[in-house]
Formats: sequence, structure tokens, C-alpha cells
Amino acid sequence: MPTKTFFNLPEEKRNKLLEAIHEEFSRVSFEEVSINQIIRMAGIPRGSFYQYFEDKKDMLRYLLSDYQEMLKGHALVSLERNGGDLFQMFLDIFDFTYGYVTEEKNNAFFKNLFADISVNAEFLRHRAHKAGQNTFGEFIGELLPYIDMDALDIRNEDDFGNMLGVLLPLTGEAFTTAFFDISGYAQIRLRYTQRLELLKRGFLKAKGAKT
Amino acid sequence: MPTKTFFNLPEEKRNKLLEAIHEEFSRVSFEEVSINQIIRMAGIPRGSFYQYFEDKKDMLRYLLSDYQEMLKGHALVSLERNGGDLFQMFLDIFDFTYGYVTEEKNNAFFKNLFADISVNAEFLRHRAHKAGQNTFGEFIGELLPYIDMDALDIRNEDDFGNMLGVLLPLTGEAFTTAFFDISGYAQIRLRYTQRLELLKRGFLKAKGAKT
DNA sequence: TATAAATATGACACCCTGTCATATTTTGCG
DNA sequence: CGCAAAATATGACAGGGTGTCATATTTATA
Repeated sequence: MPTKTFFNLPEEKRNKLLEAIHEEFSRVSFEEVSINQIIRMAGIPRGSFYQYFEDKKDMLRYLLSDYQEMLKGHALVSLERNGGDLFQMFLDIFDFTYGYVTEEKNNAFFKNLFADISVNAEFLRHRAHKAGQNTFGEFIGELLPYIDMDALDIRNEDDFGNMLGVLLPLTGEAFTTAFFDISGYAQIRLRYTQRLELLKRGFLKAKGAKT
Repeated sequence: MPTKTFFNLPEEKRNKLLEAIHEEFSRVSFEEVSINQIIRMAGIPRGSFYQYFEDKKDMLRYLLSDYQEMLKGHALVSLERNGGDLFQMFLDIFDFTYGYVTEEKNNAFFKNLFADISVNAEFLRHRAHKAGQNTFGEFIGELLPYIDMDALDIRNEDDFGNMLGVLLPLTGEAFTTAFFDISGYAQIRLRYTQRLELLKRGFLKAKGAKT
């Protein structure tokens, strides 16, 4: 995360830097992002950059955490509107993300971000970590009270965590694909909803039925 | 993929190069892998390297495809042994991978490989692509006839593809975590099996039961 | 206002990558 | 065999990039 110094920066200077960062991340994929470019654009000396950020990844984390904050807000709204439907929440988040990302000014920026495999994974890891069984991070933690647990077939204390453990990578994959695949949004979204349905009902036949 | 020239190399020279690659990938994570180091170790001139590989990623793809070949073999064996049980196959692959990776000589190598988020994602993408709904690649294609479809609750032509679409990212995540998480193999494996069980039975209550 | 704590700065040391013109080998074949 | 064409090999080079550090400036503080 950026240093205290960064946040203390006079607004103007900080904004110019942030803009430069946004521009550079829009120009090329994360892998190719160059600190040199950024400082040139922002007109700050090299040394200053390292006073604010640890390195390239540090910037990335900052950018992603921004997005994550937004996500959290939307997740809450979705849950409140839909009686705590966990599946609907995931779908809403999917839709929101797609919409946000395709906004003109965010387009190139996010395309590059999501396009880069390493970023995508960082993002997954980020969330996966937070939703991990042990470290039940803030993200899910805050949502927990709003989720309708009664709809879920929870038989022991691990089940809920594990459900998330399935939903998260699945959703992450849908994100990646949505910005990569030629097949486009409609197609990916269809697949994603189909998969959510599969999760709801289970993969095996003859659940209730006796042979 | 490596060029034809690479495969035509006299065995001795090629092996020396492969060894150097293995060593470098064991030394640091993919991100830090240096072609300079490799050519120094292998004692080949810079230009030669680029005669064999396109770049760093090209090497990576080669290494991963190797592993993938192995996987395929094990998947087949598993299916044959277990009456085409898809879930058991995934679990077997998980176990095999863990075992293989923890072999002394592969340990550092794979740890670095899996530890690097970008590699991991590349690997996921790789597989995800092959199992994608449209491009039903060789991997799954070859396994298809061995899978016991009757056990699965398949209601339309998309269902099977979508089941894989859930299983693949889930398994990928399990791999990543297994080599990262402090909690260790037993813990991760337990979680993975729990999640497979959840997939089998479905997340929602009251499936057969009428309200 | 003097001294300590924070910031800013940019030259430096170091490392890397991909290319290209130039050798050296191999191959194909009359 | 002898030689031109096709393959390979080579390593110097141009162009970039990163993180650090000793040295200035500012700002805060007593």
C-alpha cells in the first residue's frame, strides 16, 4: 500500500500522479507498465515515486483495493434488495463489474488490468485470501449478516466457507473470460448463470430418489 | 513453443540447456527468471537462446505442457480404475500433482512455478481454454469416452461443459493454495474434497422436498 | 530560531531483453 | 566431390528499466 507520505501529498500533485498511473495502466498491460513512464508523465523525480510506492505491485494493490471497495458496496445493496440471495449477489457483482469496466474512461484501463493474467490472479488471490476459511476477512465478514442462510443446505460449520470457496474462483474465472473471450459478454454471462444453477442443484443424479 | 531447431539440438546440448532452465526456475519465481542466467549456466550464447525460444513465456509454456501430458495419463488411469468417476478423477489429479511436486528434485521448481501468480493463471487459462465450451480441446476430448455420464445429472448439452467449467477453476485454486497456504496439504485436501461433495449434492436446500 | 524529522531529488550502479549483421555448419544435388 | 543455398550460431549493441543513496530542501517543533 502507498505510504503515508503519498496520502499527505497536496491534492494537485497526488492527482497528477494518479492520472499518470491511470494513463500508463491504460496504455499497456501490467507486465509492461513502466515506472519510468509514469514519473515522466507525472513530472516527478524518480526518487519521489519510491517515497510513495514500494514498487509496481504496490500500485496495483492500491488500484485493486479501490475497486474492491466499490464491490463491497454493491454486494450489500444486492443482498438487501434480494432477501439475502447469495447467488443473486454474485450475479449482480458480475454485472456491475462488467458495466463498470466497459465505461468509456475505464475501458482500456480495466481491459489491461484483467487481461494480464498475473493481475487477474492477484485479484483472485486477494479475494480468495479474504474469504479463506481461516482468515475470514472483512469483505465476507461484513456481508455475512445479510445473507439468507436458510436457503442454503448447510450441514456443518465448514459448508458455508466452502460454498464461497467454490463461488469465488468460479466468478473470478468468469471475469477473466469476459474480457478475453471472443464470445462476448452475453455468452459468458449465460454460461456463468448456468453454472450457478448447477451449483444450486448439484451435479449428481438421483439425489432424493432411491436407486 | 520451442522451435524445430531446439528439438534438433544434439541431445547433450539440449539437456544442458534444459538443466539450466530447470535450475533457474528453481532458483527464483517466474517473474524473476533471467534469460541471462540461463544462457550463462548453459554456456550458450545469447543469440542461440532466441533461436530456440521466443521468450520467457515460451519456455514456460513448454514446461507446463510437459506436466500437462503427465496429467492426462493419470487422468485416464483414474477413470479406468474408478468406473469413469469424474470427481474421483479430479481428486486423483490433485493428489498426483501434490505428490509429484513435492518430490525432492521438483520441489523448488514447482513451488516457484505455482507460487507465481502469473504462472498459475497461465496454467489455469491454458486448461480453461482447452476445456472451454467452444474449443473442447484434446485434453477433455480424449477423456470424454471414459467418463461415466450416467452418474451426472445432465439435462442439456451445456451441462457437462459447465460442470467442467466449475471443476477446473476450483481445482486450480486448490493447487495454488496447496503450495502457498501455511495450513498445509491435509487441510487443503480436506477442503477440496468437501467442496467436491458440495458440488455433487448442490448448495440449496429442499431439492426434492416440496416446500 | 535552531534542531530534528520529513520530503524531495536525480545521478548511479546494475541488470535485462531482443535484434542483427556476420560467421560457421549442414544439406542438397549436379 | 564441390559448391550454392538453407540452417544455425554468435556476441556486440541499442534501448530500457529498476531500486538506492548521499545530498538538498522543507516543515514541524520546542
